[in-house]
Amino acid sequence: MPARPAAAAAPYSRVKQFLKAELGRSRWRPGELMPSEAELVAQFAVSRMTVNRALRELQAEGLVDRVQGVGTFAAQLYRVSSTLTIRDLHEEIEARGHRHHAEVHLTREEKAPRELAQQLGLPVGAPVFHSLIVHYDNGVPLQCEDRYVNPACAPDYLGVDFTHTTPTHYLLEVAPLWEAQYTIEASAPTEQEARLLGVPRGEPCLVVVRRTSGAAPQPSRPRPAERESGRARGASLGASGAQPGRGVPITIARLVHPGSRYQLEGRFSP
Amino acid sequence: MPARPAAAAAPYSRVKQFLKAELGRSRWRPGELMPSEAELVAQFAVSRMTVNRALRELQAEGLVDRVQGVGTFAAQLYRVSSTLTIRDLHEEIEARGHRHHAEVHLTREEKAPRELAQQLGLPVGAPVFHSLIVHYDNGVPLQCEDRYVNPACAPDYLGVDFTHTTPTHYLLEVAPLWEAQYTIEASAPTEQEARLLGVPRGEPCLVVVRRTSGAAPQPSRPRPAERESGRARGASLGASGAQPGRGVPITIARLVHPGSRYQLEGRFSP
DNA sequence: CAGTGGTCTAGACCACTGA
DNA sequence: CAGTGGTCTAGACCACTGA
Repeated sequence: MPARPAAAAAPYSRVKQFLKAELGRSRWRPGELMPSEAELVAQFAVSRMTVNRALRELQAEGLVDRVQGVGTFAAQLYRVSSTLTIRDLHEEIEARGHRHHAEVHLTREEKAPRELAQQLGLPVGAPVFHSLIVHYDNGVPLQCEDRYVNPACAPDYLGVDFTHTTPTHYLLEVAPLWEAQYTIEASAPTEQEARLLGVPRGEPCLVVVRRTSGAAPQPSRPRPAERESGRARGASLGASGAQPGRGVPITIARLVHPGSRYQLEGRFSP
Repeated sequence: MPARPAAAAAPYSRVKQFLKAELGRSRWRPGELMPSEAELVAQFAVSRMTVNRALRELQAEGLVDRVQGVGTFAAQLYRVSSTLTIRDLHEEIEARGHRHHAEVHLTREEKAPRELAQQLGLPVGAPVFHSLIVHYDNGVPLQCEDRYVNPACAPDYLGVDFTHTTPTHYLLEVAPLWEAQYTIEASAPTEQEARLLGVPRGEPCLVVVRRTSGAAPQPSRPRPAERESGRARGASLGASGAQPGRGVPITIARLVHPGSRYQLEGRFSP
């Protein structure tokens, strides 16, 4: 095979970009049959695995629908799902070139009332960690973070200095995240939240409630070295009985933002 | 090769699920080196392309980081990006088993003021279509939809009966979507919105502003038949001069929801 | 230099669809 | 039955990394 010029795109990528561009130009209307793998093989003079990869990736991106025995169709895109990135607030503020600081109003152990215990998968009355922190952007209150933490996942949580590390950052470090759910709604702040954020009681706020769960608390393991030699072979295969996606609840956070100061942004583009 | 039993998972899928399960059990901490392709080839007795596919897909899902010449690492997951699905409101309400209806308060042509013209990529004063519709869930006002449409993308927009079709649905049909951007914020409704939604002026509302753009208006083309024979070959290859992602603005919508009645949900799980 | 991932090929067998 | 996509293989060449 002739080696391709240094910076040239890989063949699978050329096929993919070509189809993407043609889809963008509406060469095929939604639902319309697109060229088969065999046709693309002929057109681009590449192997079938190569066009297959291009088409498979377009399918993963939701741009085409493929049906075995039938063909490849331009996707309908009736359901637009877009990506909403949830970043650590500290990073987000610094990325904007602003200054971030936090005031810690409370960190303590409490006994979990019924609903909270259920959500964290703990017995009623079990100890939970509770923190209440206000985050500032250039000195202006931007977020009131009211958080409960499963002590099993982060036993040292109460000892952390949250004026230097955000709970989000700390928890991602000690308790690798596996699943997150959130709801976003508009509502009025509680009296306490209004006071902490310095806004009137009636100020509409954007409230994000986020629950995360993850792997079981880390057992005592050799060393979390950053790139240790991968001596991980010989594992018994199908041994994992863990249902994928069902992790241990780590934390529940209620994040309240003054509507006039905070906005979520997202985009969708294939 | 021995054929695999009927319903057995494909080998690449077995490798992938195995690694996913082990990652879920924190077998490798974030940043830690995982087995190489060669090791997995030996462990699973499959070809390298097969484990390569498994690893490539895990990388696409953000579960591992791969570095050429170095290895594969468990991902940090510091940035959690989750999927927020934007559905047609009609579908969404029906999916909940509720009844949807819409009241059309306005559909007309207007001259675009400066800011709107810019956003739709039109000259100032150019005609635009404007609709104002309230959507009800079981008879309760759920969304006030204030929308401007680029006439070039949907010339028949004003003739559509929006008590039977939602603008979202109609537009997705006539103007295939290519890109969408949105912002989500909490704010108070305007006086008109409060009246239409039947809520007090001070009610916090969830406001989604969505801009979509897409392919150029469809030229006169044969027939949009649902699965026409794909006689689409012989296209001049790299001919597409269109910058991918930059489409023609189709529509801008301001969607206002009473905070007490509407909530966005999302989840992230690898 | 050995080890890693990035990618491609030419062929194969299969399940599925629709005529 | 021909055509389609789903998947696998055994080998290959390459660029890159770090010792």
